[in-house]
Amino acid sequence: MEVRRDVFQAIADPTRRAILTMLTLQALTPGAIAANFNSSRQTISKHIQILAECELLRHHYSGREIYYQLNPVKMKEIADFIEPFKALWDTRLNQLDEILKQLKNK
Amino acid sequence: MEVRRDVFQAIADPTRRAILTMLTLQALTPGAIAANFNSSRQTISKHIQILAECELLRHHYSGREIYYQLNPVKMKEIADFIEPFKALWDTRLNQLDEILKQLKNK
DNA sequence: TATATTTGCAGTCAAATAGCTGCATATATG
DNA sequence: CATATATGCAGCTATTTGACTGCAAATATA
Repeated sequence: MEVRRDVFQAIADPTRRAILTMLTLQALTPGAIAANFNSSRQTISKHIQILAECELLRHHYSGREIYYQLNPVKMKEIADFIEPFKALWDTRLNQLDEILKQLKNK
Repeated sequence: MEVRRDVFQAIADPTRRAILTMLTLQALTPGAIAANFNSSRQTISKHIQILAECELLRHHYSGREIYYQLNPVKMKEIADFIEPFKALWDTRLNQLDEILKQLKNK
């Protein structure tokens, strides 16, 4: 479980996507995050580690607690990959708009 | 290799991302796609199947050749996931802008 | 100080992944 | 019709994944 570790691999897992979404609202401790899942605390902790390793999460200590928070900028790597495709589907939608307009004019 | 099969899992593999990018320009046959990689034709073909299964690719026949083309709209699922995070990193960038403006004014 | 809580790390295991080869099928081409 | 080309499918294998449990360390709390 030690080789590929990038943003794309990180968001491939639905549990990890849920964790990311959960952290859009506020920073949380591993315990608090794990409380929302059926999996064991250690399993969730491992997911958190993976997210942290590829810098999707940052953390800061507060006594024995560790608060994990989003690093949303890192998500930009995914947005950058999507961007060129976005242009393509926009084009298709625009073409559809054109067709609809022409139909209306008839 | 038969269970999870969604867009996020599909783009987790770098080879599959390369295939998708390759197909932004034009529809291609499996043979033509495979020619761009070091992996075997069958291996690339399997990646194509995976992309097709989750509807990221469509295909049409031309004699014995099969042309695969992008279905960019399907990529929107990823964009939709990214969207809320985009707001967050935009906020941070905007805040940075504010700070820079204030520094300039001093 | 003794005990409880929060967390990370190491180890195990079944299932999934991604690569390979071999073979069958369908369509061009000579 | 015989051969070459394009493709998909089945089966094998090493590696990776994601789940689990157990344990150690650090910090609160009684």
